[in-house]
Amino acid sequence: MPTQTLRPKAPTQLDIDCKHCALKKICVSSKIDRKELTNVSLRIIHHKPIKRGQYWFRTGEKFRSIFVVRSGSIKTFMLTHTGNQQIHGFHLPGEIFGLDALNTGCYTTSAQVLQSSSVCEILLEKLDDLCVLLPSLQRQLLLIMSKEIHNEQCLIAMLGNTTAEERIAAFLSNMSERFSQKGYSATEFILGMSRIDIGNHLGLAVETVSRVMTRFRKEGLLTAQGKKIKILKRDRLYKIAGQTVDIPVVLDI
Amino acid sequence: MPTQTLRPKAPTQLDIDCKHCALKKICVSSKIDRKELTNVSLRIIHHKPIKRGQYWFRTGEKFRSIFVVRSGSIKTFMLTHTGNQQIHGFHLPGEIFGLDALNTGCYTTSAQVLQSSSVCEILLEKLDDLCVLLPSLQRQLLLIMSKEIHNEQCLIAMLGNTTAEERIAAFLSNMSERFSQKGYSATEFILGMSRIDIGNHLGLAVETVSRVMTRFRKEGLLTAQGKKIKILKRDRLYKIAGQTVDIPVVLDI
DNA sequence: CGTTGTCTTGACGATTGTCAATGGTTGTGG
DNA sequence: CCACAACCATTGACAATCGTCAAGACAACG
Repeated sequence: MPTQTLRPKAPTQLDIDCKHCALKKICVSSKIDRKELTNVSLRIIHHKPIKRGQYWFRTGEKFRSIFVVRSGSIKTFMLTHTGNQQIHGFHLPGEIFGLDALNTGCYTTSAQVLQSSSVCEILLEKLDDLCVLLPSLQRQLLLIMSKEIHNEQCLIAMLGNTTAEERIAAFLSNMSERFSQKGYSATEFILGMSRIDIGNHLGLAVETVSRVMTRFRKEGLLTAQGKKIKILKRDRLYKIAGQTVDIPVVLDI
Repeated sequence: MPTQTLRPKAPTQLDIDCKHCALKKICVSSKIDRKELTNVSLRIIHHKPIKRGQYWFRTGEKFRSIFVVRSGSIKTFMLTHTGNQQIHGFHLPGEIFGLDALNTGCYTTSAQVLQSSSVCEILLEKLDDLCVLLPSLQRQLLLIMSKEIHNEQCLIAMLGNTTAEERIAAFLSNMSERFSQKGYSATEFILGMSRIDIGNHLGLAVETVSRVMTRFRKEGLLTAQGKKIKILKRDRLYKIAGQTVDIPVVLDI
């Protein structure tokens, strides 16, 4: 059901999958790539959907690929020394995950499915090949990672200096922006993650998330029935968020 | 005075500057590079020291270069919408800063000198040239940025889930590790930044930093006279930090 | 239709921030 | 070289946000 909400009306198969894909410029399944990459054999696996709770990779596994969400949503997290999750981000269709492993050779995070998701996998060996043949590809990856660094720096700024209200307002504003960028409604959407995950990601207790959401509801900023969110006063929400609106954006180019 | 503390005994000029440099593999002033890059004209400017408080770049300036600290220390920060600084990191000799601008074309942070510092500047145009001639260079940059992403993810994990004591213990343990990696004492060092900056970076009020430092002192974990730190019980400090010791490492390869 | 996990709400306590005051340190200019 | 100013560090008292504990309602899933 939630997955369906994320899916646009009924264009071609290509449009559905690659229109807002972060890798559309380098992906063999995208028009642009096909003409550029006619002589390159790039191994990209288009996986079938897997269900909620399953993993694409876990912390410590050997790095083999980077991934792009095709549908559904993914969360990436590390485990703290106490065994708890620390969620780094939520990944919507078209967004990349798995880049953190380029450095160590092992995934430093785990990637778990929130809503039944399908994913493109780009095998590392082939990525290396491609980078030799297409120098612009590495530059592309540099840009992506640079943006990721920037986003995370913004998130750090937020976690250090903001109240619970500001964080949640910023989070919702950000989700709104991202849905909007991908062609979905900016004011009505279904959050793929639980309140628990939201709290975890923002460094807040579940109860605090719940209370703030209730406050927002009572103030007429939004309606919220479980994961279904409808933003009524976008301006005021943005104002509460400060100028931190574009903060936890995960990835999209 | 503090700068002097960071400087090793008396090896060759080359050793002093490049031994622990993050870019030693690509830097023209390093042995490795010289043999690899004989045919490449790489424009690296070795700047003379500039004083505390001055800027290497400011938020919004057009991206022209990435930088490597040669001596002293640098802080990078963003300004919040309320006009306050949010410090992203402290950069010690051999560590890179300025990478955040690769994405937007403008620096998203400002870089300010903490202690009188000298810096290497690598001009972007030349970097592009070099990347074409040396594909391995871009891969190198990818690794550096991947590590930076990992470090920041760890910092995010820390900011969301830890007490003031844990943060400061993690911060001190981290500084200890980094000094150690660069060949300085792991137990005695001089912090280049003020308590205010530490608090800012860790999302704590100055007073909290001060109180925790006092508590650590009373418990015999360390001595601290202003910026001069002497760690007495490294194990207990690490234990308090949890396994978050390697967390806010900024950069070094 | 029961079991399990999630969401909400309340009461309470504690860590941490704010305000305020004092003493120390650094740096600059006479 | 000293004196002054500016900044920084420390400590205390107090308030407030937020986390913890607890309980109940709701929703999801087999």
